[in-house]
Amino acid sequence: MAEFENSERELLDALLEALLALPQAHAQIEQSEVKIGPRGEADALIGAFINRQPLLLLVEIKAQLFPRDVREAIWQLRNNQAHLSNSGDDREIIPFFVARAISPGAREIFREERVGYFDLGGSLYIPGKKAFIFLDKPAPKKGTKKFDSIFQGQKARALQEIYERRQDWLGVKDLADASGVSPATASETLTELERREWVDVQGAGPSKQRRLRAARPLLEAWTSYASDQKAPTVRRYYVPKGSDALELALRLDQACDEATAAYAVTGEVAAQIYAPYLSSISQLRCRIEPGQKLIEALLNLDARPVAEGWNLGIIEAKSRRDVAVGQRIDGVCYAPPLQVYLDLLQASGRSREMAMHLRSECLDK
DNA sequence: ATATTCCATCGCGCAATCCG
DNA sequence: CGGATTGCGCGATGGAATAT
Repeated sequence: MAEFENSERELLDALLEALLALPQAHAQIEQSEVKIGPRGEADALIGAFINRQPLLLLVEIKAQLFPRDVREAIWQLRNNQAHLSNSGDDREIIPFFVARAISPGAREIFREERVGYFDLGGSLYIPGKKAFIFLDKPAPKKGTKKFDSIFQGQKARALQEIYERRQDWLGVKDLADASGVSPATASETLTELERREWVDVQGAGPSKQRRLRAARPLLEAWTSYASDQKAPTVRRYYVPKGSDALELALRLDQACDEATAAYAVTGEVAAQIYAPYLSSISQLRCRIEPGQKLIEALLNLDARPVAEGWNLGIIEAKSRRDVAVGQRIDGVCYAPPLQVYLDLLQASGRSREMAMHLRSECLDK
């Protein structure tokens, strides 16, 4: 608890500092831990002058804010606002949220609702009638890291499964079993989606189920995340007599089969299978489960590492779990469409076009 | 029973440091 | 002075406890 008090102080101090940094502005904390009306309370009241306009900020402090939290908290704060405006103070009262980090979706809601906000990244929004302030700073590093974490590691795996089965209602256990992540991780992934209001919820307790509602926003967010990430390491090889990528894929299948190595073809070749676009492709991209099996498979193919003129690219996989197989078509294992899409985004050149094509054919519905 | 939260452990990314 | 290397701290992870 003491720790929470500390961070509350820290956030308030940061807010005051930001307010005072505005030209012609003044601000001070008038009260903290305020009781308002029958059962309302606010974390602080801040009196401020901005553009010579007297304002009263009704402040609520949170650690982080997602759309879900925002909707829950706004009506409460509105209530308090109503009580305060009956108290004879003629300053304009602005409901206001302060948090360590505020998700992009939450910011949007604040602006729609004309509720003020401030986060540690320095973003400041004060929707006063005569004193309007809007400073949009990129979210702080720690913050973005937190919001992006759903696209990383095991959660990304779970998320892929959720996307694949976006028509279905999923329980935590279903998801855990189907995607190979622990129930804890499955639960947290779904909870995070809930906070972003990207899933519908049905039932509660052990019979709780969720279904992806906002497939498109999810895809948007994932796209911009993937575009910002640096591409994973790709090892390039030349396989003799492998000029045709499809034919090479068949030999890859055989080589991996002999080495009992899991693999999944991705990139242009996979995109071509899901949503035909280009006619000739000469480079095959895939993931192969790492370790001895990978070495064996490469040996079976007689693949040689090269810098130029490669026809086989192996995307670095940290474990067997990174090698997600979507389906097997004509004797070749392909990564699921979403994975292919993400891989295309990370690659360069023409592949971005293919990514967009694949998305419109397979993913946007 | 399953879902959620908590906590100890693990792994990764970052930064200060050392070496060429 | 630039680049690799090791040490450190934070966050992800999944098992265990707890809630529903």
